[in-house]
Amino acid sequence: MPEAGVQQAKSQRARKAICEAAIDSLVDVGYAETSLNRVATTAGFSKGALQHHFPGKEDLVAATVDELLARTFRPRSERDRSTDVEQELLRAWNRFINTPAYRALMEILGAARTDKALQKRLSSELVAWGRRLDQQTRDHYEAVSGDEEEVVMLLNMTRSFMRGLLTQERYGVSREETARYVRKWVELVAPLLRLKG
Amino acid sequence: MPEAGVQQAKSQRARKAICEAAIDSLVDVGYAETSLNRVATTAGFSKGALQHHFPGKEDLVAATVDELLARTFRPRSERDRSTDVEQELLRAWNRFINTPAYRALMEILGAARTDKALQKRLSSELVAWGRRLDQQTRDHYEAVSGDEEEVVMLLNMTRSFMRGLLTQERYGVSREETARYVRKWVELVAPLLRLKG
DNA sequence: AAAAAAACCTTCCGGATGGCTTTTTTTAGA
DNA sequence: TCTAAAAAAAGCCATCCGGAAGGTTTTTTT
Repeated sequence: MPEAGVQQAKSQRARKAICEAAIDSLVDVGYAETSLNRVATTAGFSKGALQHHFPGKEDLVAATVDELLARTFRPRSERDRSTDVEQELLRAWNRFINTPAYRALMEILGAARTDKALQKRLSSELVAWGRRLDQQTRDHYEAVSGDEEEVVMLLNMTRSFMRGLLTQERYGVSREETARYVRKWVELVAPLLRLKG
Repeated sequence: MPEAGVQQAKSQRARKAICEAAIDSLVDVGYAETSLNRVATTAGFSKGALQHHFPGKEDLVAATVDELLARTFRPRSERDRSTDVEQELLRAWNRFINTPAYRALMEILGAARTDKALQKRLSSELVAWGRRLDQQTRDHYEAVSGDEEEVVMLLNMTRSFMRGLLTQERYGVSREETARYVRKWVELVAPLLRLKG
């Protein structure tokens, strides 16, 4: 982007602010109540302004998913690195899954289940994201058994489990209990994995 | 209301039919699009009739949850019983989690995350359901380690994992792959469990 | 440096649908 | 026949998403 862009920069800032408002709204009131109206208001824009940046609701949602997925790949600082598989998996829960951003993503994915158009719109991006996650796990972990496929499976299973935990926090399971479940899972899975390099 | 029997039965049938329409709608178009209008139409009633049976949407949803939870406890026929832990867990996936009914339930629970009123309305029932599930697992399984607490944890973790699987089917994970994940988990957890009796 | 074009934003309107309430009609038991 | 529940119909109010019209600011062109 060579120089030419005071307005473009402004526009990008606006878009990002709008997406962040959308994320907050998704976390606070869920997908259905996340109306363009609400997003525009909380982002401090008029309805028309939002429409200018995102012609339709689907466009806003897609951009928000972009933003959310980008966040999952934020580089970790060096001292965040642990040498321990268990630590690393617990970190995945605390820093990756059990977060507002992931909840927002779940709201959108939940809506996409029955919104075919949205599903189609998001599909390729989500698939690419999945592949990237798989590659990331291959880079960081190796299986004690030596089977590379197993590594990917175990990590995906871990993510599935954690997603599932996220959905049960509503009915009578305390935070501590949830944490115990996470530890137990890690305890079961960690012995099968090693950190690379 | 003297003799009150014939009409009550009819009323109950109507309520059940409406709940079933609601379940279908939840599966087909999700919670947000499951309007009273839609449910009334697909159930073959007028809007007013539905209104008569369920004064508000929350009442309909609560009744639908009743219906859904009741279904999870349908008695199994004798020949459905397997003597094998792995078989039993796979059955839990196929007959319990990976079903339209469970998806409908997930839709409602997803909506309840941000709908405080609904959440309050459903809370006690869901907690009781959880306890009943725990008791059921205590009755059917025992831990190789002998720790009863561990049995409950492992089964709840299994359910969490399966719930998580349910939510990932949208982005690039095939049915076969999902099935492989289930088998892999069962393989990991089954050695820790025994069937009782 | 002035004019034209594009981007940005605001304010308003329209069709549609949401849940809910009220009123009227139908049904069925006593 | 009479009465009360059940069902249907009609209307109400709010909100949703999309879009049009108009004005201002920035960028590009001349």
